[in-house]
Amino acid sequence: MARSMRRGKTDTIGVVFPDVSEAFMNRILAGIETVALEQGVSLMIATSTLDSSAEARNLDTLMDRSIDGLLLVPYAPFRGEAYDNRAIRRAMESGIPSVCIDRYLPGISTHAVIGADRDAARLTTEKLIAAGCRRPAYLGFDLAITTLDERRRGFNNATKAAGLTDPSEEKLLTERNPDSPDIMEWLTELAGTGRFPDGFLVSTDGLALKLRWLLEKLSPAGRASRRTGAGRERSGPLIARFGEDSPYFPTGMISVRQPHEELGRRATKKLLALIAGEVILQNQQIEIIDMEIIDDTQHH
Amino acid sequence: MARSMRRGKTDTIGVVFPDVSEAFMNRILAGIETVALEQGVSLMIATSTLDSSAEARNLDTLMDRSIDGLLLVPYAPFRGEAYDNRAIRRAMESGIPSVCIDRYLPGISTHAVIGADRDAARLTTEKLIAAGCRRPAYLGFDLAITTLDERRRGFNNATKAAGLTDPSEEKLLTERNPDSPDIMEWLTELAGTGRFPDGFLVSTDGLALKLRWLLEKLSPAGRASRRTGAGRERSGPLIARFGEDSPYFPTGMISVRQPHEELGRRATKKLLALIAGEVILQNQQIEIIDMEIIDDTQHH
DNA sequence: GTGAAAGCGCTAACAT
DNA sequence: ATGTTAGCGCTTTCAC
Repeated sequence: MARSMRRGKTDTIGVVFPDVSEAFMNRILAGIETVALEQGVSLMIATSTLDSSAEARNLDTLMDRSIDGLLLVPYAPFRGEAYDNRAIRRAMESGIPSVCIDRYLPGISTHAVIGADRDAARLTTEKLIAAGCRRPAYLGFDLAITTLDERRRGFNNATKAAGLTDPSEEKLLTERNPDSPDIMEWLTELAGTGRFPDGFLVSTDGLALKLRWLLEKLSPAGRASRRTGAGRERSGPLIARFGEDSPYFPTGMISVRQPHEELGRRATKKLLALIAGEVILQNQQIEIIDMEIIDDTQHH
Repeated sequence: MARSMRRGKTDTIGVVFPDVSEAFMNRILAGIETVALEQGVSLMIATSTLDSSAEARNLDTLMDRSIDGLLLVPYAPFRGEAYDNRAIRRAMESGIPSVCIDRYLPGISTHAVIGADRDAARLTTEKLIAAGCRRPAYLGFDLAITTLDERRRGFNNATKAAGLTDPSEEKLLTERNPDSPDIMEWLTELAGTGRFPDGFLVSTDGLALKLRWLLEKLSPAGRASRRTGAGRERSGPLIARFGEDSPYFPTGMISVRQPHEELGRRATKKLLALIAGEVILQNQQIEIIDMEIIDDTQHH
């Protein structure tokens, strides 16, 4: 401790998360932990529990506690939600080495390690199309983060490239409440048009499970049918989604395995390199990690 | 920082978890965070990623970094697994205020905040029995932690009190691998006896989902039938389990909502009180928090 | 090669 | 009230 004071180094890095209770945060944290333990640095963790003012407060406290560097998963505000990123600006401009994880802030220059969301969304949508979908729809939260923007972009690129319905159906949810009837309302509205989607790309794993449940409820036998490559009829729309959850049973979906643990590992390594001064990079440098696509549609 | 040195206080508490990737750990962490943010103390977090030697190393590092107090969720070794708890002993005996969460170490005197596992297991088992189960079985991991011991005890108390099969069927899994065929082997073995359970108490949420899936696979129509209070036939064994997961759809089970967030909050408050010297307690003091039982069997 | 001294930045105690 | 000083414990430097 006195050691830290004298040497001007604390061997501690700060970690700021919007919310630990999201499952994927833990995997990022696990990755960070691995490298941190290996390199003998400690972690000072603060989460913002879905409140952007807590993020600001946490950032300021951490800077006070003199950390050597900062890992940040920025808060995800709903589009239109007031969000004050001055604390982040302050932190970034204080000159402390920092790396963003999973998403970055377009206006603020930082290093970042993120997933290949656009590519994965495009490839996954192409898989839906290859499986016979002609009216794929996009479902996700309406959050202002780069990650989700990229996924929508990838989805749109794929549907356009395939010459499908333009604009494709899309639903951007404006609240986080899992009990909200918003998805059901959308589905019944779609059902009314007679142009019900035959495939869905869902931005988040939990939403996909809810969607699957609602679809079953709506029509146990399977609403739209889709001609598979082999010519046989399959029942119900296909679901593809970002994320995987319980490894305990098959989901019947196409899932994008997000490399969260690797994001955490890489970001920490990059941060430690920045701290050690091994890498001197003035400019924002964004590292993009590929994602794996798991097709589980045969097992349901 | 110099402030900390001079005042002999760091306003930082150490938190040691066996594994952040378990979903319930985040809820404990969220509770800790809430109180910590409120009281202006920072968290130094270390996880052991399911490796008991990492736990030891983390504990030693944390003690070095001079934290004001320690929150610990002890590592959960399989019964029979070599587990060296000397680092914990060292930490506890160093005199630093510390509080265990969710489980405690019988041999080592510490304060702890835990759930009412035995009561919840008993009440839940009584619910199974009240719903018509005559041959309930227990399924869980064979871990040497107080939490799981209590659950088994509660289960056994309830079955004995009701005068049911003695000893009740029970399966204690000896590995964590979700793909392991162990549960399926147990089920087919049970099916062979002709005395298939008509209800299950499962110690962990993920296991319950796997069990439900295996039961459906084994017999889509429902294997054992059970007479409900109302006299109508229900298909398939009932499942009760500790934990709840996705709020996105009904599970059809009886779930025990574990008050993890509250455990975190209470433990942190207790720790801060100990640090402030408001409470001087030489002896181990264990605080037990009640759990809520959610019956979702009507919705599947 | 070994030992002594200055100082990291702040705060509590003391002196003015 | 306001200002000054000693010292938290370690490390680096400088002197021997």
